[in-house]
Amino acid sequence: MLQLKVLREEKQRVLAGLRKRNWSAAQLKVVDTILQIDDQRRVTQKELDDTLAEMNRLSKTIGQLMGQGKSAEAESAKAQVAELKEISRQLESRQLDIKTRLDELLYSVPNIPSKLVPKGKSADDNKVAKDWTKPFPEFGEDALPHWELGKKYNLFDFELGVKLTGSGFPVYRGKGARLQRALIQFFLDENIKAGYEEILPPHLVNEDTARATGQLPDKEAQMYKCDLDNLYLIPTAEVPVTNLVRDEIVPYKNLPLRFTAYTPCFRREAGAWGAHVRGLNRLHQFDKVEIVVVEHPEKSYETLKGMISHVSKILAKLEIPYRILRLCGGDMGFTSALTYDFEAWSGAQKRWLEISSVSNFETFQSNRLQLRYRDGDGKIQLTHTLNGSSLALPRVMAALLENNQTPEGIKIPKALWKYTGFKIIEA
RNA sequence: GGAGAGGUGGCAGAGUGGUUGAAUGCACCUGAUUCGAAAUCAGGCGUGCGUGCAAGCGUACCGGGGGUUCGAAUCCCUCCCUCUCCGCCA
Repeated sequence: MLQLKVLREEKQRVLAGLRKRNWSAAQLKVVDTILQIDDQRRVTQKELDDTLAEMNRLSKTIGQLMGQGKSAEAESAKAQVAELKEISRQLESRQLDIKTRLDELLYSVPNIPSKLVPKGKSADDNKVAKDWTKPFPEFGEDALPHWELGKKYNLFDFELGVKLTGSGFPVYRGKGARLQRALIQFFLDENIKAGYEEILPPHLVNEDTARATGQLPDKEAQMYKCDLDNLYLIPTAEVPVTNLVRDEIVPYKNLPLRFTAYTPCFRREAGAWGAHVRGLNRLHQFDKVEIVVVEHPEKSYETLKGMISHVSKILAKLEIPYRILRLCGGDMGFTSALTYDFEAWSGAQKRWLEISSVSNFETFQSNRLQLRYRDGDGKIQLTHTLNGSSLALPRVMAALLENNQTPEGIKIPKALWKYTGFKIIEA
């Protein structure tokens, strides 16, 4: 959620940012509407505060008058308070109305893209920030996509998943399960080495938590819900982990806060099925290791770079060909100010698969979270937040299997040996 | 799940209808003292919103929501949570 202060004081920058997100002139009018409603809000707030102040003053007087036995005067003051109370009730309900409308509109405004975000309408306009310059793995005609490899080597089973749950819930087994666990362990260890604190959060969250990171109200349809208990299955570790610091005021010297967490992620993906979602490419439940950073505003872009090079190093160790995209205004997520996507080369599908998305949210998340820091001279300011996947498992698995297939079996990259306990997956 | 107790500022802990945004202690910050430190003394020390150049002022907040009252941390209702005992259980 953008700060009202920013809309008020930097309206031109906000408008320019929304244009970069391809907002039409008609859509841009919402900014003026918000500012108008905010004016109303402030006027009403003043009236309400003044009314309450008068009531408080009179109430104190009544106490004194009663003490002095001046009951007639006390009674007349009571009558006055009763009138004021009626007025204050009206003002309160008007104010509630105004705030509700204001929040609704404010929630509909996405983050302002940073200067580095390229213009563009769709994924085709993303800029390649770092391309893969080395050769790609080459295969003959008989190269198998990962879903075939999964069957051939008995690594995961979609039919069994359907039997137990439904489509999009694969069962990993044997070396497939072991490889999955190895990857999780490897990613976590790399992150811990890089200074991230490991978190193992709950996989279900309450409404407040889902609201604070923006899953509610906008993305309710994306989450699985346990109606009986009013809890949501997390769509990403970002939700519980970022909420660790909800309503916190962090001392300046404690920044940055760096967390990493492995969790399964649950996504309904309603209406998202279509082409290109075979096998592990898109699932309702998948594993992901996430990194989350809370940072000083002046350092957040430097930190973003650090996160990108960190993820790059992990991919290099896995020996997976990858490229990095800087997302354009049309393709970037609602809450992000700048996003880099990592894509892994999938040798048999012969396409790039998104395996990580690393973003700086600036104050967009911390505003709703009320996540602040106290700087050197005691002033309280919103922090910047950043997060990224390091990494999303299924597509990494897909790329690994496809790229490393040989007539002898699937070769496991060296970095994983100590986690898998095997170097090759054979028939 | 049942019975009981309880949720107050960073922590501990007073406060059962008015002058309490909240005693006191600890922690923390500033100053005095000191060669420096400890100890001691003096002062300061919550957050949101509104207003103001600012100092400040107004307002709201004592687990969440609602109610009674001229007035609520204090009384009532409801929900949530914690602790103790019992039951169940990985």
